[in-house]
Amino acid sequence: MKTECIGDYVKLKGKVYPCTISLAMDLIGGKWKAVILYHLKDAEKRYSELRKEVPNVTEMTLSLQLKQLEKDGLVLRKVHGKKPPIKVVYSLTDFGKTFIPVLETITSWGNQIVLEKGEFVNNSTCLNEI
Amino acid sequence: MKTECIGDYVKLKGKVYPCTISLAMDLIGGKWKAVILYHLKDAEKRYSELRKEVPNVTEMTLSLQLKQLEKDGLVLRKVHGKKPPIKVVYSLTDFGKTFIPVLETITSWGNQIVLEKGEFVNNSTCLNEI
DNA sequence: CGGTATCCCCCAAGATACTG
DNA sequence: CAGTATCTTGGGGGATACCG
Repeated sequence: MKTECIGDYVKLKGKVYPCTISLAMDLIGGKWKAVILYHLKDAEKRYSELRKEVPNVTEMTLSLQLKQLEKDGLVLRKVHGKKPPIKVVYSLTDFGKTFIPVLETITSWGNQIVLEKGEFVNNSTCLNEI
Repeated sequence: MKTECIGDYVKLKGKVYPCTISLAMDLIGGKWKAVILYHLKDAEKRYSELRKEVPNVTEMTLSLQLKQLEKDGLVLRKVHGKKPPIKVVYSLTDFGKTFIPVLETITSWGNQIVLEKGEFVNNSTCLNEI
């Protein structure tokens, strides 16, 4: 598995990036995208479920980020029903699923940081095992 | 290693995050941080080297991002000499080095994307394609 | 239920010029 | 050499209200 950036620059869907790291950060960077993908990694979710699970995100921002993820081919949007109440389900595309290893690496790194230098907080039950 | 976000929220250096993914994205998100870390992963670099290697970054932005990375404990700044010309060398801290696996996962993912859907460009060999 | 429509603010990031 | 000092701008993200 190559872990060096290839080429002098790269192109994807008309956009130009100086290296593959830039490209990746453009696709999944920002405050919410990685978090949203994280919540979709094991199961598809309805819009309202995401709104509850993704902490503190506003409806508008969630909607906007989902649209960008859909446009970039990471997330699939499926509509069930025609008249309200409609049901909209989001899931990872095959392409989106290729991102899961990255997500898991980031998660375990983040966990490690907090274990060593930070603090976990649990509102409901205590956490004995990590 | 655990690849699920732990706890209801986490704290690090006084900041509060809803999950470890958010924390990680705050530390290494943005347009330049991951790219800078990438260029430091194998060797320490002088400021001027980074400016040349990190594509299209302005002096000011590079300086700012390095300061933030230093403040977050990912990067070490070492000054050699007192009067101009000074020599300033940046390197990864031990903490910064723990991020290398993430960086490599992101890189190989980015490479994979471009291999499948995008386009690598090499100035030396493909100058006429630009 | 699953979003839009507005309005607004902040700050990341760029451009340009200058300095210890 | 390795940065600051200003000024400017774009857009990410938030608050609130409304809609098919």
